[in-house]
Amino acid sequence: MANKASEPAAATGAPNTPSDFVRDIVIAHVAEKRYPRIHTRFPPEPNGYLHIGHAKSICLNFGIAREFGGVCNLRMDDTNPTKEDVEYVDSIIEDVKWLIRGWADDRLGLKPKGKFPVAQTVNGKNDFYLGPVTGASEVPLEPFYASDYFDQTYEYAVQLIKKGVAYVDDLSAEDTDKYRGAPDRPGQESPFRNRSIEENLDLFVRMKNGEFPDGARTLRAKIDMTSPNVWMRDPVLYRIRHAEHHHAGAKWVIYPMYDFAHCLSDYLEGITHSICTLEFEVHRPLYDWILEQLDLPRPLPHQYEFARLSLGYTVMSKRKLMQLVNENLVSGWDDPRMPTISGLRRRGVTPEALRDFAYNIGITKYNGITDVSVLEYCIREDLNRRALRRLAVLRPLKVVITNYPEGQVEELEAVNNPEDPGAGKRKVPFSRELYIEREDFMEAPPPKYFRLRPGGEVRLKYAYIIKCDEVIKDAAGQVVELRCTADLGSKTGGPTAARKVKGTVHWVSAAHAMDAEVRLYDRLFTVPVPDASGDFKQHLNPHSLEVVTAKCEPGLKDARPELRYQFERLGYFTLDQDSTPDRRVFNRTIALKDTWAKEARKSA
RNA sequence: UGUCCGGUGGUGUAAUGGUAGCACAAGAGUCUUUGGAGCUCUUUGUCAUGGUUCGAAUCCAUGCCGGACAGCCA
Repeated sequence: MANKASEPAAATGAPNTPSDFVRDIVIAHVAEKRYPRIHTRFPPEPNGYLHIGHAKSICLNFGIAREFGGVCNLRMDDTNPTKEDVEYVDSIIEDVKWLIRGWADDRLGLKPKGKFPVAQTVNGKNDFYLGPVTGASEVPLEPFYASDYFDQTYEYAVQLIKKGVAYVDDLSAEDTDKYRGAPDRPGQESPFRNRSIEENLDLFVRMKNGEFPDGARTLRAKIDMTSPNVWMRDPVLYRIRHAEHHHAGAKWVIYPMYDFAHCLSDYLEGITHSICTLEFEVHRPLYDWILEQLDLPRPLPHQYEFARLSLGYTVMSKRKLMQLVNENLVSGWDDPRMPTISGLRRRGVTPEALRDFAYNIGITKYNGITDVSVLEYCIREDLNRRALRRLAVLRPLKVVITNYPEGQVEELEAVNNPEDPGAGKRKVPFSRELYIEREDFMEAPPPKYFRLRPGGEVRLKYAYIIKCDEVIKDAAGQVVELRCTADLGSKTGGPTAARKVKGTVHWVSAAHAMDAEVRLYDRLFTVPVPDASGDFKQHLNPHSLEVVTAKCEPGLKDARPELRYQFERLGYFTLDQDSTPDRRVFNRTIALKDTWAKEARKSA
C-alpha cells in the first residue's frame, strides 16, 4: 500500500484531500460565503472523444463539486456545427459517467430533456436561468448544451448592440485578420465600426434571417483595436454558418463564438467557478468584459486556469488523435493504445486508477510533461489489489513429465488473489503434458537466470518441482519439447515441498488448455514527445501491438468483461469486446514489473 | 523588440516569512511457490544576481529561461 489514500475525500474528513491553488480559491470563497453553492462545469466540445487530459479536468471539476457539496454540470460546448457530431456527444456522456460512477455521480448536474433557460426577474431585472437536476429523476435527463442558449445569446448580443458596444462588420475574414495587427503591433479600426445602432440592429436581424452568405458579415464587440491583448481587439461574437446543427437543428444560420457563448453559458447555469486550461488565460479579460457589459442581476462566474496534462510517449490533441483514427493507424477512438478514456477503458484501466492518477499529478499552472510511469504505477497498484490470478502461457513450449502417469489428472489448488484472501481458491488441472513459457527455458542461460535449463530444476507454481532431463529440437534446431521428471513429493504439503528452488514458473495442462487470442500492447510512440517537431506519425511504434495465441487454464472460459485478471508472472489482462463464446480475446492492460528484463538489459 | 503566465531532485508536486517534504523513476538490501506484491534503506533540488528581514523557495528589483496569445476553432 502506498502511504496515501488513493481517494480524496474531503467530505468524510479523510486525511488526503487533494490540495491545489484552485481548491484554495474555492476554500476562501466558501469561507466568506461568497456563493450559496459551489457550481462547476465540465464543458467539452463534441468534436472528438475524451482523453486522459479531459479526465484530469473531470476529476478536478467533479472533485470540487464533491468536496464542497456543490454540483458540476456536464455541458456540450457546441457552438460550431461544422465540426461537431452526436457520436461525440454520446461518447462524452458515456465516458464521463463511467469515470465518476460511485464517486461523484451524485454531483453530476444534468437537465430535463428539451428544457431551455427560463425567464425570471431578479432584483427587478430580467434574467434567464437553467438550473441542474442531480441524482435520480422521473423525467429523462440530458446534458446542458450551449446550443440550447442560442435564443438568450442572441438576446444578449442585441443588448450589446443597443448599448453601442457591438457592431456588424462587413470585413472579410482575410481583412479582419489584417486589421487585427499583431501581438507587438496595434490593430486598426474597421471602416464599419461606427455604424449607427439602428443599422447594426437591422443588419444583425438580417444576418439571423439568412440574408447573407457565410462569411459576409460578423458581429463584433467594440472594445479596443490597440489593446495589447489581441483578444480585446474587437473580437468576433457571431459568424454566419449556413449549416444544420446536430442539436439545435436548422433554426440558426448565425452561431456565437466560443468567447461569447462560454461566459454566458456559465452565467445562465449559475456556474461559480469556470475552470479551464491555461491557453484561455488571455481570454479572461474578454470573459469578464462581456459579462460586465450586460446588466446581469445574479453573481457573475469567474474563470480560473490550470495546466493541461501532457503525458510522455503519446499525443493528446483531438486533432492528432482524430488523424490516427482517420488514417487507420489505430483501430478507432477506443483502440486500447489510444490515450482516450474509451481506449483506456477497453484496455482494462479502471476509473479508480484514473482518478488516482489525476490525484497524484496535481493541479498547477506549470506546463510540464508527466512521466507515463506515474500512470502505469497507478494502473498496477489498482489492478494488483483487484485482479484474479490465473495461469496462462503466451508463447507455449511443451513439457512432458516422464515420470507422471499417462492419463492421470490432478486438480491442484491455486490462490485467486494473494492480496485478498476473500477472493478464495480454485482448482487447476495438472497432467503429464504441459506448456510453459518459452522464455522460461534457456539452453545456455546468462548468469542470474533462475528459470529452467538443461539439468536444472524449477518449481511449477502450485505443483511440483521438475528437472529438465532432455531437450528435443526440430530439424532447424528449434527447441520444441522438454522432457522432465517431477519430484513427486514436492507438491504443496508433500515431504519435499519445502525444498528451495530458485525459480517458480507458470504452466498450463496441455490437454485442458483453452486457446485465446491475446493482444499485447506497447506504447504508441517511440519518443517521449512525439509532436515536438515535424510529423508526429513518424514516431509511431511499429511494435505497439502484438497478437499471440495463448494457452490458458480452462477456468478462463468463464472470464467476464467487468473483471480484471492477472496472468501470473506476465501482467494484467481483461476480456475484450471482440470475444465470442468460441474465441476469447484478452487485452493486456499492462505488464507486471519485470526486474529480470532490466537485469538482462544491463548485462547486454 | 507587445501582453499574460510560469521556473523547487531525472519527472510531477508540497512547503503560503521559520527543519526543503511526498510520489514516480533510479539504486541497494530483505522477503517470497509470481524475478509480482510487501518491507527497509540510499542518491539527486529551490533559474541567477542583488535587496528587505533575526530568518527568504516564499516578499521586492533586475536579468535569464520556458509557455500561451495574432481562427469568422474551442
